[in-house]
Amino acid sequence: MGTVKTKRMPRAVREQQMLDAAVRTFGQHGYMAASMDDIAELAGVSKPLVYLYLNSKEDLFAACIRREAGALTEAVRAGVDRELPADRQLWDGLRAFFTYTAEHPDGWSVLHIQARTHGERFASEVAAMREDIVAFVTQLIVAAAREAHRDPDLGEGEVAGLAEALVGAAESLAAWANATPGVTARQAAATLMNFAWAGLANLMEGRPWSPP
Amino acid sequence: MGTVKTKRMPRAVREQQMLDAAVRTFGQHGYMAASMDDIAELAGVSKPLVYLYLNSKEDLFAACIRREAGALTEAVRAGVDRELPADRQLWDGLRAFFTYTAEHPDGWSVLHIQARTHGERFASEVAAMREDIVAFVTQLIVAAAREAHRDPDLGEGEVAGLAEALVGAAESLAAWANATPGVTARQAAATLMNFAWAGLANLMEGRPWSPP
Amino acid sequence: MGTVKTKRMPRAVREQQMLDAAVRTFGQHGYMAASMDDIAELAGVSKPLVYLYLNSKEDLFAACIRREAGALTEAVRAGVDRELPADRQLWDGLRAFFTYTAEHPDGWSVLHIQARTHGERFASEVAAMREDIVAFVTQLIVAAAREAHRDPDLGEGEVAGLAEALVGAAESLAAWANATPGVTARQAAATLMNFAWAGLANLMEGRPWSPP
Amino acid sequence: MGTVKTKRMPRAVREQQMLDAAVRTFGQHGYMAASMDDIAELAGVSKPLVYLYLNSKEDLFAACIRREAGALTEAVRAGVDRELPADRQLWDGLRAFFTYTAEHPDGWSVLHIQARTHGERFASEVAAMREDIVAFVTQLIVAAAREAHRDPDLGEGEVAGLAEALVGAAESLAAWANATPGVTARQAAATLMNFAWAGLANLMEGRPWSPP
DNA sequence: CATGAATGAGGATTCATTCAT
DNA sequence: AATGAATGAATCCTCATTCAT
Repeated sequence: MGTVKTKRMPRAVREQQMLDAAVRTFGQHGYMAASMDDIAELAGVSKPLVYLYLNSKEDLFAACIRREAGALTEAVRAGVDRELPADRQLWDGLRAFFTYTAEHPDGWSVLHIQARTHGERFASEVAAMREDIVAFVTQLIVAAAREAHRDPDLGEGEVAGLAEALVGAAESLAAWANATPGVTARQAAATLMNFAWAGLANLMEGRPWSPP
Repeated sequence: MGTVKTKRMPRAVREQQMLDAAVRTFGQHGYMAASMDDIAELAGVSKPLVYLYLNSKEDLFAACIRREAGALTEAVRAGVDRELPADRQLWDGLRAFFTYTAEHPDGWSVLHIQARTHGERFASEVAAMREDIVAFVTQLIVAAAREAHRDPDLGEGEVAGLAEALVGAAESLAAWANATPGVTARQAAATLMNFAWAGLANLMEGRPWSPP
Repeated sequence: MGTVKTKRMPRAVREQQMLDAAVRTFGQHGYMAASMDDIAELAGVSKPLVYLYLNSKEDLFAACIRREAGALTEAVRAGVDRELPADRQLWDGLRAFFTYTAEHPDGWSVLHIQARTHGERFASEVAAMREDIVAFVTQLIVAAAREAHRDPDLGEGEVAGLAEALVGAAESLAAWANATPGVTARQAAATLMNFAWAGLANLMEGRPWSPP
Repeated sequence: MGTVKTKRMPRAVREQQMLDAAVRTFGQHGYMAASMDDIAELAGVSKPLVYLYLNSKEDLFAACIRREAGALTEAVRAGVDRELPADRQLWDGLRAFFTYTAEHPDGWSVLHIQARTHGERFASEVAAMREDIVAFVTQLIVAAAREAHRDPDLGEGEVAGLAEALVGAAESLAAWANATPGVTARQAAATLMNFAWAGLANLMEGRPWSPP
């Protein structure tokens, strides 16, 4: 069952309990199917209190997204040492990412699925986070080129597409790893590095695949 | 709005109109937020007729999924010539895929997002289609290795992970291409081929990226 | 399944098929829960035909009541020889009644339960039949008194009450006999004769039970 | 109309108001024809409150049955002194029964007609009550035989049939008394005692009516 | 004689949200 | 700081009934 029902907690604590309950409910049942009743009950408070603190279902959902996006970003940031070489940074970041999504499937579902399918307001909040990550990956690609003393001769759009593909592949692998028993975060990260980094290396060495 | 209201059509025609309206509504608002009223109105018929022909919201949604999955599969199949070399097949398949998803964004949303988030019944129907595609890509990877007279020395699980990553990257790129003005299906396909095929080539030549 | 679907029947036959289906459906599901769809399907015809012949659900129900009331009345009448002594007439009538209700449970349900609970129009149609029967029983009670050369010294109201009680007991026993395996029409009739006729005899012999 | 609309009542009170309204509506229009809208309006509350407290139409109906069955049973029990002779007990019980059914026609309709025609769940709940009553009457018949120092020489099945007939007659008379102006509970009880008890006496004295 | 196509009206149920305490 | 009591507005779904052929 949900949080133990304790009376008279400070507002900040109660709010976190509510967000916990909301993330879990939104993640498991989806935004529309999640009812404020369910969330209040799981949080161990009455519905009016939820409204008093979080205002509305929309605001509550937005607060969930903000909290979860922050936590995921922070987890990845904490896993990466910006002094190390680019490939090491990517490897560390991916492991942190897969570890976090495996440990917080509801939060990940809220960010990856729910937030993107219920209106611009939410989608754009996640898009901002995603753009941060894509920008980080883009930096890494450029840095890798520099480290290799190569001019990748890639346009901005092309690099953006590659970063996008890499991030998209990571997101898909996260769902796959969560759904496939026995696949660890480390294995998912290794698969993606093999798939992606080697391909990038080829590109930078001037051996792109060219359409027929 | 929607289909022009014409009276007394044969059942088969009306059913297609209803599915058109349903795919559009489900794709744009999501399964839960789509109301049968909206769908009936968009189809230009009364609600009872929708129920008479399609039984229930669930059945209607399932019918949408089946129709869209069939159409997407067929589009990809029609774009590929199984006699050509593996890389050419992948290239053609990807172009067909990106073209189709660009032209049918609502259908793609139904398959990619909605169907996966509203119950096993729907998820499994899409999963079957996806497995077909992953299997096709897996074949191509193996075929590519054979064509290159290389033993890629990859376990089954590794190939599956790679195929999964490739398909996942394609799915993400489809969303990105749809959302980014000026990105064509051809460009999306080229980006992914560059990203993926070159990486696969490295792998087959025994130069995998290895974790530190 | 319902009546075998044969095309192009004369109107009278089709009407009987519809009434058969309607009695069965009304008897088993009740007036409100029975749908015109069900009835039409069971009758093997299209709904518009039902409306063409029987006009409306109300009219159809009324037609059922009329037919079933006539059949029940006729069955009882055919079982009784008005020349015989009163107790013999009652005995024969009861056997005919219990036999008929056992063989036509749906028709009996329509008359006994459905007709009485869905508006004056139907209730009064059954009430007329019932009054016929109560009048018949009243006659028998009076005749029995005359046969016994007794003046029962019973007011009209009292005789009416007794007849009502007898008919009511018969109706209840019909339901009980239908629901209790192993109870035949003959046994039900015997139980009621024992219960009722002997009591009536006492009354006529001037030995009523008197309240304390 | 209905209960006076007063705001903010404790739950227990509101529930009783809802049950009052529901019994009246179910009794007068039948289970199927009664709409939750009607009931809520008659109770002076909004529909969601009815659902909040009573869950569903089925549960509401079941709650009505339970309440009414309990009240009727209690009324009869309170009217009977188990220390008195059997005939006196039956007389008192019948008067209590006819009085109660006359004063609560809707409740009686719910128990006698509605509950028996809308599914096992409800039927069995009334059947239990009825079996209690039939058992009580059966006891009285046996006790009467013992008081008369007679061996009625009746099998179990025959006694059961007699009790059933008596209870059935009482049920029918209740409907008749309610529908016939000027018939009091006392008169209905007297009619039935005359009809039934004298007949039972004959049986016990070894003078049954025998089929020809 | 017979039906495929179609709908207006309503019924059960749920939900986000507020008020009075 | 917290809640029991209450509702307006949808939503899914069904049904009796009709029209055009």
